Amino acid sequence: MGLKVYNTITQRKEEFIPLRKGRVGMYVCGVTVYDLCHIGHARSAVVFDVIYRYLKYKGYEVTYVRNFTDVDDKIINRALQEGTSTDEIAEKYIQEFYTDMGALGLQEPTFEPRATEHIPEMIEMIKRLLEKGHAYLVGGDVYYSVESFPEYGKLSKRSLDEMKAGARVEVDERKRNPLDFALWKAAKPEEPSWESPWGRGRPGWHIECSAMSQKYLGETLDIHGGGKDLIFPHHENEIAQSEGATEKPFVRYWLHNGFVNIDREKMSKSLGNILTVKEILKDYHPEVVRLFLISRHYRSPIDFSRQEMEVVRRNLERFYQTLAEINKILDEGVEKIDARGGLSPEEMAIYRRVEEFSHRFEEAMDDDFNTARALAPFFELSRDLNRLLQNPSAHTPFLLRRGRDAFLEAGKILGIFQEDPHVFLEGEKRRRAKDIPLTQKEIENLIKERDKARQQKDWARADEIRERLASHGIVLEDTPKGTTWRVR
RNA sequence: GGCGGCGUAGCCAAGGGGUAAGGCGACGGUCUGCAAAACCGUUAUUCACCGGUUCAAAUCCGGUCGCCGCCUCCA
Repeated sequence: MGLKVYNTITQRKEEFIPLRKGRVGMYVCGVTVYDLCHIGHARSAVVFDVIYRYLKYKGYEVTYVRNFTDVDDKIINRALQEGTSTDEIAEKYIQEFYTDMGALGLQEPTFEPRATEHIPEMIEMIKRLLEKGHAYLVGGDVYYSVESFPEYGKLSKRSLDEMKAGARVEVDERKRNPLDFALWKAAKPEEPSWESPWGRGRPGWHIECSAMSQKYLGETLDIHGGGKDLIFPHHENEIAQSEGATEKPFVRYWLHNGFVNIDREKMSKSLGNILTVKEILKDYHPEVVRLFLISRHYRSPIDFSRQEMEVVRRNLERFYQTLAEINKILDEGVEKIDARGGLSPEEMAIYRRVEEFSHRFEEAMDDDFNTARALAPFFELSRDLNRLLQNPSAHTPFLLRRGRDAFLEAGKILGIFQEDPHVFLEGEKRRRAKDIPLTQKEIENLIKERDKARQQKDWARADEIRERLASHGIVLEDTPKGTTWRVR
């Protein structure tokens, strides 16, 4: 099966063919470390984490690079506000990034370069751009001349004329074209700066990605990703810099993820509705967050709301419940039957669907990483497996094992079902029980009391206790093995 | 103004020339003392609207309406 990806620059889905057979070089714009990560950062990170995992699953040897922008106006401002150094601000938020993204279960990229550690590479590239006439010096600043690159605008589909016409850019008389952007900024007092052939200064924002991607992945990348908002100007400028310097194609496939809205509004500082990863993780298990983020196609906008998160949470718990039941059966050491013969028609149908599961999953993922579509087989398979659990036969363990393996293998690519089901369910129970004004002990005593009532067929008393617990959101489940409780 | 995208059941959401995945909810059923969970069944003759192309359109083309993003730092 062949992977197809939507390429922003051609605006269509294309067959994915890396430059070198069997190898993929992927660069994703990381974060500027001046504040905590929000759900939007999480989406980008999770989306490309899934893409990274899937490419490896497909057998590619993937070199994945995700950068940290650790020198920037925003960091400088933040440091000024807090009366500390830019290094401290950057270091602090890099650590926060690792804490948050680690919690979300992101796999580590191959390289995580920091801008400040690649100043010489950037200076080298700027030199080449000056030599080739793509850049010019004004005082201690170096600007990229967009007019020197005839293809400028090819990614974001705009022409220089159009942009000039609608320009809302501040006019800097020293620039040849208002859209020219800084490659190097002359040092100002109190700002971090480095020596360069043009005097002390610091790099512009866009040059770091061109320099670092080239260092770790070569002149042509297979995949370059980031949020949709980076298409212009950031990625457009990267193309101008990289192709201007190397005269080689910069990127084969441009991938851009959509935004996260909060209750149908754009997330923004002015609206004050920035939702940080930390805040979300207080209320939801990381896998709930992941499942939520992949429940829509990565290019579409996704709307965050508590209601939707609850739906996702219940879905995840349901899956884990099924897995827990399966483990219970298999751990009981039931006789292993691997023979296919003798399956009932019903079992045979389930067997076929288990076998088809991985194909359906892969087919969906091959279609531009369509995780939303790839989730459907999970729901269908879990229903099949639950049916097996209800009507066991000699073949059940064999089918359950096959089903669970398929489930977990695909889950691994999405980064879900990575916990022990029992541990997960107990953890969720505890998390949700925290807000209940009853102790575990009190709940269990009430259940014991209800059991006595039930034995005496005192249904009124039994139901009274159930009602009382229900008023706290506690749901009782009577099973042949006793009564269990969970939080709604 | 320019560029891009979206409008699919009560809600969320795939699909994007061959006759509507999946989830939530609702309703009916199995199970249960009653429930819950799980399972079974029902829930879009139709994909914003109007034209056109085609044997065939939710899917392609043109137009209309509505919503959103980017064009300035932004995932």
